Amino acid sequence: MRSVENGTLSKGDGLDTVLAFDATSLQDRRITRSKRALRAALVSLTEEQGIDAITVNDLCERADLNRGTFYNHYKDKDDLLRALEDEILLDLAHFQDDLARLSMMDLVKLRLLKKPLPFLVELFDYLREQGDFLHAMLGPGGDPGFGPRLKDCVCSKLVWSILHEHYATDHDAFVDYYVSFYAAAYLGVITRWIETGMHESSEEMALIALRLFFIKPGEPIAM
Amino acid sequence: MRSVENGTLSKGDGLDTVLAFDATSLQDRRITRSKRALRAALVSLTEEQGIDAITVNDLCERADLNRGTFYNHYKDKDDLLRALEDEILLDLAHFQDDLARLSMMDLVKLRLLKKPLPFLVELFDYLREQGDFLHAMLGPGGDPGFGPRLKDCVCSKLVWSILHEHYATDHDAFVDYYVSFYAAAYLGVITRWIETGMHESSEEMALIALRLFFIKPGEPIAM
DNA sequence: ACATTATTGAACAGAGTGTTGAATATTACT
DNA sequence: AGTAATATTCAACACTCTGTTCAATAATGT
Repeated sequence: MRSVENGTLSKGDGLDTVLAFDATSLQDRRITRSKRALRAALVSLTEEQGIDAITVNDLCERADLNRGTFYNHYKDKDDLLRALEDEILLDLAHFQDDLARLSMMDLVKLRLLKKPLPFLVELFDYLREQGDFLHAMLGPGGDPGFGPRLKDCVCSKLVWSILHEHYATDHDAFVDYYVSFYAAAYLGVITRWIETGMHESSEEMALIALRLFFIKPGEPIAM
Repeated sequence: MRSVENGTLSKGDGLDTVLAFDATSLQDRRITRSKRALRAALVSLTEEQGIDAITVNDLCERADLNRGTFYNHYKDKDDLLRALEDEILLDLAHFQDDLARLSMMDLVKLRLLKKPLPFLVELFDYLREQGDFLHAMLGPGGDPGFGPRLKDCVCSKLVWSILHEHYATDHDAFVDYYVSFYAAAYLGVITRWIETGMHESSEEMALIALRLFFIKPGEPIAM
């Protein structure tokens, strides 16, 4: 019985992510269906009434599940939330390999060619795939704790990997503020993109991200 | 009886802010004492166990108040939270007058003289005064919704007022991302300062903020 | 077809909520 | 000081949601 300890699962979870290949063979179909229904219920209810107002009762009613089923998989509402968030953050962690290979030279080159970073395009593609969940969680009424987690897992590492070759030596307090500054800045861009409906294509966004990196206040905005 | 509608009060609230001059004559001492105790209880309990785990019972026990007293002033836990946050955001709104008078020229001049913006120093001073509350709310376990509110009320307006003279004309989508970028960036700096214990003086922070504004990635960090 | 196991439905105690009423204690004001 | 106003206390209340258990049922994987 009781398989709560499986709440944070290895990966994939059958939620039809890009990376979830043939997840059906790993888990009982019923579990997959229940979890998917709960995810959808959480997203829609969050958009409608805000995540704080949601009770386990609401989730089960919307998901058309018995309350006992919920507790078979998750400890409570926050456990469900964290499991879904963790899945996305884990998927995003896979971009870190490309991220580590980043150098300032590449950025400058691509900037001149006006071409986007290929892995950044992939990243925005992935964010779009998870758009429904991200829109709910990053919007008002969503989980305000998710933004900072996203920032720490993605933006901070991105900025560090770009800056470390330059400022690894003179590591004073200001460099930390430098990183916080740009990490928060890129989270702001991502959040705005998702909140406003992800109208720009992934390629456009990757270009905007590059443009913003090379901008300097007070100078005219270069195309 | 029952004076809940007074939950979000005109200002000051007797919480010994800089701006609360002689607030004692405006409200019954008992109310002031109760609200102050609840504020302190919320801050300490948030630091200890995280704001989500706090119940109205906990607050009243810590504040040494009857539960009925709580409900005399606030609708629920979130109402208390919002009242305290609103008070700070309202105080911060008073800086907007100085903010509107900002021009790029002033910034460039002060940058060369390595002198901080006077009203930015005042702003960091105020943030330090509210340090206990801000540290609790901006930290892990705090209210993750407060950061974005702070960003919208302060950082976004700050960035807009600086940029509008330059980019008011060519107002394409990119400018919005530009603002989101810098607004989030400055919230990141403020948050980091408060989280790490506000070691830098207000003058130092105002200088760091100025430095960050004129920085350009890829170039060596100018002092 | 069979063994496994996820789901259902009902029931339960427990905790926290939001409200009420009368009694008590503080307060502001003259 | 005395008094009217009112904030606080204390006990009690119905209510919602929680988290758990159990036996019965249904769906699934092999």
